[in-house]
Amino acid sequence: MATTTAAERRQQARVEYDAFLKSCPTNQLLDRISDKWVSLIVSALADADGPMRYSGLGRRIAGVSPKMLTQTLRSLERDGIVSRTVTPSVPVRVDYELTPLGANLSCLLTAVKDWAEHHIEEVVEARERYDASSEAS
Amino acid sequence: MATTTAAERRQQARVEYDAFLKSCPTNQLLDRISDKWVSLIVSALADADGPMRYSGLGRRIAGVSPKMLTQTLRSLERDGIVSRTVTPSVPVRVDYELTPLGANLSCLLTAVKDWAEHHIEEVVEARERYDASSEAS
DNA sequence: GGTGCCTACTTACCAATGGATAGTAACTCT
DNA sequence: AGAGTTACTATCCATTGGTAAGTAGGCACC
Repeated sequence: MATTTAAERRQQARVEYDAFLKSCPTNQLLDRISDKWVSLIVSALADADGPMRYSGLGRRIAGVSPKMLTQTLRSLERDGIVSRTVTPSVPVRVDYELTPLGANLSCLLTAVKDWAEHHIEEVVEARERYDASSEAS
Repeated sequence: MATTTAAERRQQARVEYDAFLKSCPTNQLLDRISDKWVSLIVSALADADGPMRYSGLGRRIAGVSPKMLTQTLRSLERDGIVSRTVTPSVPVRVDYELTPLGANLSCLLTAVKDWAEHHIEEVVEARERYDASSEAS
């Protein structure tokens, strides 16, 4: 025994942390928000004032597959960030809209987008510098 | 001919959009920021004042695998968000620290984290409501 | 003096995630 | 009657990310 090596300690830390993570909903929420499609969908819905339809979102975001679009919308609906209203007209019509909570969130995402737009040049420069110096090796 | 169906139009939209996306660095940057590990690493570095070591970050974030930790740190370094300093002491020592740009970004991520902490209850309630109503079906 | 540990990774493999494409239901239009 | 509409599922496959083990190079312990 006494095989309490670094590997074991790491293992144990992981198990403890897992329990912590699973029980900490803030982390879950952070995960949800830190999703590519979530930010794109929320900002699309924020830009358009008024509801958007499934196909409209698909066209707006375009890079998204129907699968991911549905999946992400469902999870956002579950979290109370978007609302989904089905109008059983001739071909069904489904409208998605930000809830007040979602509108609140969209402010943050807009801030992130603005940051990205403001600082993109610095990042691009940093990348060029980095690439140049590693090529030179 | 004249097979210009919905599928074709969608295809074309996708191609156009792809070109747009590839050429739009803001979107790339948004992608980078919208990453689980990025937000965790940046906020870990922001919390600790002063540099953190590789193993320290690994312990702090714990759920991260060494692979992802290295990968994410490299990309953040490339983007000029963290700085990496190697001290060739007895066992090598590597320190990571936020650059000014990174510190700037961390404000945003802190805001997101705060939002998550403030609104988690609403989200949990929304989830319960959603799950209850779909179970009832 | 050799076994083992330290740090900071890299590598190989494998499961899960996400994307492309096609299909479905219910109905209308031609 | 066949094609088109909307809002999705379903299937398959590529890519991503996780797990675990290995690597380098030096020191400490036995």
